[in-house]
Amino acid sequence: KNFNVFTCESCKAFFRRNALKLKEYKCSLRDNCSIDITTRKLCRKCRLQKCFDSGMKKEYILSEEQKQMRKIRKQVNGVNNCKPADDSDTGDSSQESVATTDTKSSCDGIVHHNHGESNDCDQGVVIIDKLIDDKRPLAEWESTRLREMMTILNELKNKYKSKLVAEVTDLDMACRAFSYNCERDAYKFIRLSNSLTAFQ
Amino acid sequence: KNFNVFTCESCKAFFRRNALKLKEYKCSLRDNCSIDITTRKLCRKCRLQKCFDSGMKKEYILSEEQKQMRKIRKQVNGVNNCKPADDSDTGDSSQESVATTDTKSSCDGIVHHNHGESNDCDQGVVIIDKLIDDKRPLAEWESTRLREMMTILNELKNKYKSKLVAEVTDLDMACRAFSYNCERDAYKFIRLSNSLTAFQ
DNA sequence: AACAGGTCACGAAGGTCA
DNA sequence: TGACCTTCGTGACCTGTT
Repeated sequence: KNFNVFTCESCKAFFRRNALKLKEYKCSLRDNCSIDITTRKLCRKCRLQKCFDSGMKKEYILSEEQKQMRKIRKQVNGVNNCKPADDSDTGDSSQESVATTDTKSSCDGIVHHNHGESNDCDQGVVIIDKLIDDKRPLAEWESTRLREMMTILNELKNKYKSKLVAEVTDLDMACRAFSYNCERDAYKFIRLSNSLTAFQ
Repeated sequence: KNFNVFTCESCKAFFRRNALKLKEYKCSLRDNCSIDITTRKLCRKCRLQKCFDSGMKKEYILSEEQKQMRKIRKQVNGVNNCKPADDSDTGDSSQESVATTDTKSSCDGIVHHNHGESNDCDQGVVIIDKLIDDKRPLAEWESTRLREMMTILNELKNKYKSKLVAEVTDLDMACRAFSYNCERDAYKFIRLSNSLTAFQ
């Protein structure tokens, strides 16, 4: 049973990927395409509709938040395995690029479009990695703060996600703006972090 | 398989380009030209007819809308991969300079601050205010900083809202790019936070 | 064992340019 | 026009959680 119905793997994957975007699709015919193993790929709208009609439930799909938690947990585990925590625990700040390397590998699971090259945001991460290497602990409220910021970011994200209405002409410009802003936000977060008492 | 039939590249391309214009072509003979690798170019009408007869389906050709979508996506990706031209920002020792609000408007060629009108993004500000009220800690300049971010994002949103017109049907694409960036940053921050000693 | 999500090679669209 | 390239959705297979 996948999402409440016995399905093949492909339909499972299809549903997982598309169930939340029904509105985005349009049938080029009459919304009643017959869907079978050979015609399945022809009309996403109708295929998805059939999924729903057969009882598949989008509620069974994990929320972004839940998926995030999974991912994080996984990453944390990965880090723990890589770094023997108990092991003498000397730490100090050997400028070894451990943190950097680690960042790269664990991010690969998340970022597929950046084939190896560093981008704007990575620079930010480097800075933070540096701070971590210094091993200064964050006070509890400080780490709380960081989490809060994440929450805010998420809020924002959802906000934008649900706002797809209008139409845009100058996409290029807009995208560039987006890009710049993300970069800028990243730096702001970093600066904010730097200002926390633990780092002073 | 191309358009439902095993074909060579040339027929694939030919069909893609012409399948939707069958009516526009006329055979100068009797609509029964023989079509082979050497005569193919002589009569488009008959070549195309042969394509259809052999089972090629024009339904497999992406609609204009879909093609437009692709194009947009491509553009968005291109922008995302752009590196910041300026700002070598070493990060170095960082620290207190943070306090100065000169986060700088290096990007402000694109986005200007705009206090005043209220809209959805203000909710973001509200959230922050709440966080501030709650647990105490944000210094004034810190909340200022956060407000700043909200404002900037507001600007962006307005940019989109005010532009309507066609050509580009899909703001969603752009939004997705934005989300993507935020999401990625969020993950990084969270992961890094988790690796701080305070969390262990 | 069940059932979520993640991964990644691959097929088949469109795009490019000599 | 067509050989060659890029892109993205698909689905078989894997991982992780309950």
